[in-house]
Amino acid sequence: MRKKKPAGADAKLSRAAAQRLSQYLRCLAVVGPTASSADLARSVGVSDAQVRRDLGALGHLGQRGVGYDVTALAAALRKTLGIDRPWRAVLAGVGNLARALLRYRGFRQHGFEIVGLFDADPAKIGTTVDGLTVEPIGRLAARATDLRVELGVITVPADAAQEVADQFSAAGIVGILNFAPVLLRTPAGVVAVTVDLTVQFEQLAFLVTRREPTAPELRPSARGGLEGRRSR
Amino acid sequence: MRKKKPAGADAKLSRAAAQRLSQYLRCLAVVGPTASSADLARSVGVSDAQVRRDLGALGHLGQRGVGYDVTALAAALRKTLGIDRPWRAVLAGVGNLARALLRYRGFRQHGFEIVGLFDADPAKIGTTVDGLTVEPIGRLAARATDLRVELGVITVPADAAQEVADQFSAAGIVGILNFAPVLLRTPAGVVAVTVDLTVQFEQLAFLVTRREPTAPELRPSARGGLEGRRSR
DNA sequence: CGTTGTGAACTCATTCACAGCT
DNA sequence: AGCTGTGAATGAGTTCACAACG
Repeated sequence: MRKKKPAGADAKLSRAAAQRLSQYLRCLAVVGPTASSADLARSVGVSDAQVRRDLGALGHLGQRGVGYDVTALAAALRKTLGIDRPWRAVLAGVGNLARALLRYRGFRQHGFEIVGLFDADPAKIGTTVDGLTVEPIGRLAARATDLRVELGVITVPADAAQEVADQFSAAGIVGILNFAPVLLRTPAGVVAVTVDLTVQFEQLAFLVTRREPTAPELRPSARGGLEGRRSR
Repeated sequence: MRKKKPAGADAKLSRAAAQRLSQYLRCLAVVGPTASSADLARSVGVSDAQVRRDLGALGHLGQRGVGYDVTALAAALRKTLGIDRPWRAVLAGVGNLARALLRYRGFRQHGFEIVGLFDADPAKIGTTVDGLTVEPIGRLAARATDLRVELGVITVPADAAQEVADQFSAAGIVGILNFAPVLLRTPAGVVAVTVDLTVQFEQLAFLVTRREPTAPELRPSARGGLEGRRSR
């Protein structure tokens, strides 16, 4: 009743599926001129059927009997992920994490350019980090238009995150990457992705506590051997 | 055939479910002496049925007509997540991200203690960060036993990550938090959680590119109104 | 009453298995 | 011969809906 089947090039993609596409893209750099679904599966830690299902949704990119052309596939992945063009972003909260993100080589390289820094701390305003001068957060709305930014990164403490998100939204930013451990409420049309490092740490404690005594292929990130899996 | 149904206190929990438990725990700090599933649902951005299903799996913690006792629930969540005791961890790769993690107040507070730093760069060895002296990575195996660490954090470049993971595993570490954008291969009994920041950034670009023109309650992190959802 | 706990229904995602190309 | 693309089968995860209970 919703919709029957868009069936075109790109139907709809779950979030998890989109994350896998990013991973396929990352692995493509390594392999040869063509890659088979089994190759990618091994690199990313999923089944080959999963790879074919994911890539099949992007259109007919593979050649039967051969595999996927790496160049064409990379272009298709980038297009689907929306990274076939540069993205301009600002960052609020110039702490250690912000510095780490700024120096993380690969962001600009991947098409993400941080063009403005904002902070509430008067001591930080006016200082320069990585060639950018920190501005007062109140200036955000005025500057966002000039800078033509679409994305905002939040690296402020949890109790200030919602306020910054509101300011981002008001400034016309349509995507927020949030490192504060809170659920952001955003108006329709503004999407937020939250990366909660504490959750990841707790996830690790959880997995270690209840890891199977010996489970070769249970965890995708921890597969030991890839011998024949089922008996048919 | 695997197992029928442990049915006891804690059956089995998917990874996503465990992440939600972390989020419930975080939200508990804020609310009053008791919290209803609807309260938690609102704070975390999931349905109330989801909350009840998740918490029901931990045992009978709720009181009908009242809700969940915050103190008891927090204790149960911590126990299930395996953070009802401290965890000792070492960190390999003392760059900006490492510094950010070290200064991230809340790690020690949440029971994660970083007790050793390792790096391959001779210029960094011997320097002190946050009260810890950076040691050569070759010392890892020898020191890990002394330090009685169980977890390791990888913040080295991608091409060195697998090597560090191998050294971690050899040193008896059973859980790895990996910030390098690669799939780690680990022996059975060693689990790895990978946090790939580039994937998150690309995820954001993806969501922004294909966000619905106006979708009030589509994204859990972006729900606008919570009026009656279905017509019954 | 209000809220939990939980079968049953349902939706979404993954795997199987093989026809169809190259 | 090899590998993709994809219906069909299976499985996992989520929501519905309501009886049970304080």
